[in-house]
Amino acid sequence: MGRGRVELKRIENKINRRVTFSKRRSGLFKKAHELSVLCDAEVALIVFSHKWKLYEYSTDSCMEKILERYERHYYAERHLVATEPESQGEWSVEYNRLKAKVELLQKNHRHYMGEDLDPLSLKELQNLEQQLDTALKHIRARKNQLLNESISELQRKEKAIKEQNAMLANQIKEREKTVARQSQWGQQDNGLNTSSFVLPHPHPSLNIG
Amino acid sequence: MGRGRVELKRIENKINRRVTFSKRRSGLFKKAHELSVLCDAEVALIVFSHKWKLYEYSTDSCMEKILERYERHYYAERHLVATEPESQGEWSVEYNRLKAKVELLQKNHRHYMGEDLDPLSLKELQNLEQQLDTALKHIRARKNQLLNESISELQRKEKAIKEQNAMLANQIKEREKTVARQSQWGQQDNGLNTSSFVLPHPHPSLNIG
DNA sequence: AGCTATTGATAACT
DNA sequence: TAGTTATCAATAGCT
Repeated sequence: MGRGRVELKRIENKINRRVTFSKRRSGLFKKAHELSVLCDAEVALIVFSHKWKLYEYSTDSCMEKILERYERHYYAERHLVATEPESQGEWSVEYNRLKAKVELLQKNHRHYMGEDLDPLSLKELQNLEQQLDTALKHIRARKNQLLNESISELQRKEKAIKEQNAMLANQIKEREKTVARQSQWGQQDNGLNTSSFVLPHPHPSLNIG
Repeated sequence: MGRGRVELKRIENKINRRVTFSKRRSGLFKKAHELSVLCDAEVALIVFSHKWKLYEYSTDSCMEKILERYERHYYAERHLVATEPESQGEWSVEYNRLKAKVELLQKNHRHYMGEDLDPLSLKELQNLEQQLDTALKHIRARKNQLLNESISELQRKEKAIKEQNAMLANQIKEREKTVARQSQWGQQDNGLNTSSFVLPHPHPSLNIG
């Protein structure tokens, strides 16, 4: 738009760039606001100029809340600064950032524990409810998986034990027969043979954790 | 732009709102990108839809860096004055302590989001389940409280409006009577009197938030 | 900062 | 959901 087409590359002329930055920035902020109002959306917009000057827009002037929500979406991926600060000044900055982060996390955590709910809006509560509901589903699924695994394991062991039992019973029968035959050969009229047989050693694989 | 002007207020028609959201969102992202390239700026743009779906754009796909820079700006300005450890050694200790805390909180948070559940034992899962269940109860209770408050408020307003309506109806009746009496006195045979009465001004207290 | 010629974005439609 | 078009809005180049 405007007199002549503009190709999408850095404007090399400094003055033009400054002017265009100023104009387009306000246009962008306006459009962000319109999207926010027309479509009932939450918008957070951060712009750093070439010279690191900060400009920001956010729905209801509440950047913190939107960033917080953003972080909630990506917690698993968000990691803190890996690079250690060096000078004392940087330590101080990093320290305060971390402190703020801890506070944020603790606040979130309280919400996830169902505490401090009063400052939350209806919409935020609904969002929280949905997230917890989903989380609970995952947790229960995992729990059930573990339980099912335990059950299968126990069934497997039960089967093994039964097989061992059958084998032992067989061994006992065999032993009985042998003893009976021996007594027939040795002293054919002795009636004690049925009550005097020896238990075999248990099979080693019977041991169960 | 487009066929007909649009006033800056929430689009009530759901379908229109969805379509407009989709179109304007992509337009906004395009403009953000153009600003970023043309003017050599860093732009971070986060949009949550009405239904909490997340859309984001950032220069060089590096949201993380821009948000960090934003936070640094923010906290550097607001919290630098805080009295804290002085020597580098103490800073380092405090910093690492905080970092460990943050990591712990983040791990917990992931569990509360139903993520990274594999390392948890059955007992831990059951604990988590119970905590989330309790939290969910609190959240739903609070939500219902808010909803009930809204309903009561609406009912209160409804009642007030009805009372106003009754009063207005009365006023109209009175006016009608007066007019009827006046036309009887003035021209006793005029049959038009019943169809020509004047509406009173609405009562000023009709205005409702 | 203000002004237009122009291009760009998009609301209503299919 | 995607494409078309009549309109309105943004803005590039200029003052």
